[in-house]
Amino acid sequence: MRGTTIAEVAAEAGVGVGTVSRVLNGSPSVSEDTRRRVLAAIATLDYQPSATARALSTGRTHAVGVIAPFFTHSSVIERVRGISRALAGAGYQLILLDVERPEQRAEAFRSLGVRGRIDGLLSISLAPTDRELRRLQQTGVPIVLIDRAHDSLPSITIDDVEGGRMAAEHLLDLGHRRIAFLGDEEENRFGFDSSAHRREGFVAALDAAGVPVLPEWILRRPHGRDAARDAATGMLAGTERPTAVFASSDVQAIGVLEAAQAAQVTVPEELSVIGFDNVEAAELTGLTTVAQPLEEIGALGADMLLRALSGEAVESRRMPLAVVERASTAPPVLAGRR
Amino acid sequence: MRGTTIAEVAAEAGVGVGTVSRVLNGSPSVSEDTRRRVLAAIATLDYQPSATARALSTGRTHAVGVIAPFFTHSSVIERVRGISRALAGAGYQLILLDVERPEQRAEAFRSLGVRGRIDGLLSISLAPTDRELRRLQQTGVPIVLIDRAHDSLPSITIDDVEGGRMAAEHLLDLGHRRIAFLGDEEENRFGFDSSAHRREGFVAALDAAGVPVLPEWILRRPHGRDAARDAATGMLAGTERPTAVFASSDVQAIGVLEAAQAAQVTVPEELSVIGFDNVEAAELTGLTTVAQPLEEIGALGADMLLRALSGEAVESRRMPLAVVERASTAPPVLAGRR
DNA sequence: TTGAAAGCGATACCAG
DNA sequence: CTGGTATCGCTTTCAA
Repeated sequence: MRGTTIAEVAAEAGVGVGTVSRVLNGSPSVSEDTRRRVLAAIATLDYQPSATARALSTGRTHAVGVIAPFFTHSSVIERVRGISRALAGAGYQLILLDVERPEQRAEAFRSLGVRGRIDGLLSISLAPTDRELRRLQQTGVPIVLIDRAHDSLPSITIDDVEGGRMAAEHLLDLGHRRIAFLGDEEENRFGFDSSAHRREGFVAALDAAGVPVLPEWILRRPHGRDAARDAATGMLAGTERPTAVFASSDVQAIGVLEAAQAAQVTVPEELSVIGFDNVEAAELTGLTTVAQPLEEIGALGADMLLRALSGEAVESRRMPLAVVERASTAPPVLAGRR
Repeated sequence: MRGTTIAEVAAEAGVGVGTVSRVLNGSPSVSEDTRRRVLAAIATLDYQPSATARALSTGRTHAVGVIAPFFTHSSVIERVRGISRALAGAGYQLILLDVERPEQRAEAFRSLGVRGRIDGLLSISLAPTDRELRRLQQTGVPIVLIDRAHDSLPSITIDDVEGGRMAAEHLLDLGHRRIAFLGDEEENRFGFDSSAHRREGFVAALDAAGVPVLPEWILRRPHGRDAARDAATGMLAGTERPTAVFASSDVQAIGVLEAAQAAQVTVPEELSVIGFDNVEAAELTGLTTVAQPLEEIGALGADMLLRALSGEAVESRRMPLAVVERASTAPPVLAGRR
């Protein structure tokens, strides 16, 4: 790390370091003449200020940490993309922490807790424990939660219960009465609870419509296409088969689509499938889904953090959902009655 | 940024700051007794050292910059994932720079050129200009290129020409003689050249086999599923239709699959399609493809950089390719001759 | 083994 | 408007 320093620039320009710093930071109190001389010196020496030194001196790193569990999941990617856009636009760097295993969760919060690494923290789907939170607050790092609510932290979320309800109502409106649910395991070491909430809204809507909810048609599996496909395969092999399935994520819905295809069950004639999220793959597979504005959520979350960074008080926000109809849902054919 | 400082810990433990620092860094020359006292003080004060101060003092940030163009493309994601894994394992932070537009390319290299931000740089598919390179080298930041070769920089690449050849040979072996190519525009402002190389290998293999290469069946379009679908739609509507298509990326191959479906052209009976990369969506759609080990490439690239960081000389590497056969390719039905 | 002090490279206050 | 200097929080000699 040789690199030219501000002192060398000052010497070259024949001024004090303070003056160079002022030029660097666009202070108005520098004579036009001096400014030009300093700028010239900077150019000849090809000088670039040290971000570290500046950070130590100002107490701001201009970096934001982003905790992203299952970073390769499209829903996460799309949110990170929004974050990246907003951050870059504001001149902040994005420090990415991928969390795949529960141990990494703690590690991520710890490593970012280190003072002086980041100015703020964005956490996707994951909340800090009270202890971690205390530590983070102690270092004065503002936090904004994305896709996760919290008592004392601002967050940007969707109403998962309502989303589940919307999915159920879409199917009910089409005339379905034999509807299954396929979601994540609700006991998970990350504390994810979206799937459980979506299930609640879904069940509540069926109940309200007087449609029976069969326990064997409420499936909970580890998140992923394969597990979803296997579960759906089993369900489609039964004598009593649902006419529609609500999967609590697009990834799982695609697993259901695969199972249907393998079992020669036509979609949407014999089976309607609705997912959740509206990731790119949903469009690719023609999947009807409850859409949440993923990228926008990321961008808004970053904006909220940036505002918190500049001292503003920020309020939690809730983003709207909408059913996007594609080719995977239709009225039931009622094969059973034929 | 209040936070406890090393001085307070030293006071609490009744030792000098130097000693605390030694304990922090596991120096052997600290008596067991002193070490315990310091550790106790650290615990009571819940002290966390400042990463910035440490970085300024040691000249190492323990952060690596990753330039990722089109970060949402699965091929990039999968590589970033490998990078993230390798970096986290080594205690390095990953600073992500998404580049979507050509202007951002320069901006990315510039912002990371700032001294003191990162210890090393990983660039995916993008190479620095000579000028940018000089600047980066001047600050002593080692660089490793992923998916891009360079005269004076270590890189980890695949042989795109060979990959194109493999795709062609797979189709030739199946008996196809009427084969089209669909790839990226070769004049692009990022200087991406994989698609061009894949095309070269493809054409060379056809030439070698004495199979005619029709200019109207060499399609170059902006990268993306939609453009690929549109191009394929046009081609499939022609009177003379190919029996097979090699798309230079899985994303484009999927566009071709969609066009075929819309045009009622059955795959693989009436049209074989082979892609490139083997991203997750290829498996999802049953696409035959030339596979490159994306995640592994990312991880190895990060390893190379880490080694360079520790002063080792690193050699460029080239990773192997393999055709993964799925459901989208088969011998031609030769409908034309019937 | 340990304390004291000199950097690391900026910013920002205080005089002038 | 500008120069000098203390300061940020740590690491790393240098003596003791």
